[in-house]
Amino acid sequence: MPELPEVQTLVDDLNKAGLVGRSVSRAHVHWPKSVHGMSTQRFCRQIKGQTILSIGRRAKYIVVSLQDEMSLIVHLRMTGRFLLVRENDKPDNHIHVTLTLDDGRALWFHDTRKFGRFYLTGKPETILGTLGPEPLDRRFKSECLEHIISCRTRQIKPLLLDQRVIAGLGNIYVDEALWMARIHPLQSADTLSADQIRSLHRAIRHVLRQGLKNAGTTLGKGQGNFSSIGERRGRNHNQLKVFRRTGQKCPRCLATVVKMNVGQRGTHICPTCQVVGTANLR
DNA sequence: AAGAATGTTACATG
DNA sequence: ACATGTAACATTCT
Repeated sequence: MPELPEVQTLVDDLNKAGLVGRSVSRAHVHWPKSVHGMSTQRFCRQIKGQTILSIGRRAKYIVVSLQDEMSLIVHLRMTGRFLLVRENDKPDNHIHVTLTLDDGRALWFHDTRKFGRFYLTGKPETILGTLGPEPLDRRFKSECLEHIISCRTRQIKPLLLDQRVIAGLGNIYVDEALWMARIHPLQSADTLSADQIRSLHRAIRHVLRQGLKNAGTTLGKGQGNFSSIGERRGRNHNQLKVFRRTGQKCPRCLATVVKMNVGQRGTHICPTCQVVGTANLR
């Protein structure tokens, strides 16, 4: 569920909440699979007493650096979220990890679908090492995107969703960026013109920045929808031009938005604005 | 009530 | 090696 803007919003909120400098006085794991690659006992023992040195983001991962060269890396996958509560509050049945802090608060990991993962490791590069460039990094120029894209024959949408190629994009922002750049999701990457690549580069950065500015995208009201700590909801929903707008009008040309399937993912396009380039026609 | 859901990965097949 | 498709993970929402 959360993509780059949502994860960054959460990381910013965790920092604002004053977690840096706090230490973990105890940990509980209620769903062992939420912790990757180690027993719950080992996880709790290793994290206990550790002070939080910083909280950052890489791709869709939250990276918490701890003492002793250790990092806690969290991926929220589809429905993971954090709640900051008083240490004696009673967790409901979707709380899978609780970290009690030394100041009377506790951080709860809430994850209805249980796909989210905690990694406690001294070697963060084993998890983060294969990720592509950060699209909002100022070094990420149009030429970088061209490098990534022009030698691949994959369909552009699944390529952009591949975190080894470019980091942080998910289904919402890819659909939005492709709409903005007027590129069809099935167009094979190596057939994009230089203009299209420049346009796509601008569109990716625009939709991500806009998502960030609006504190993320929250769809609907269910508990599977994004919210930052304190149940804070994003406001980016009304900025979406095509995503989950099947049957509504394209705000640019007034044609009807249609939904299709691309690489197993629901995909929304304007069939008038987004057409496969002639280079790819048989 | 079947199908889809904002994510990733392992495996199979071409 | 690369592209693509399927299933799996587990639960809720439509």
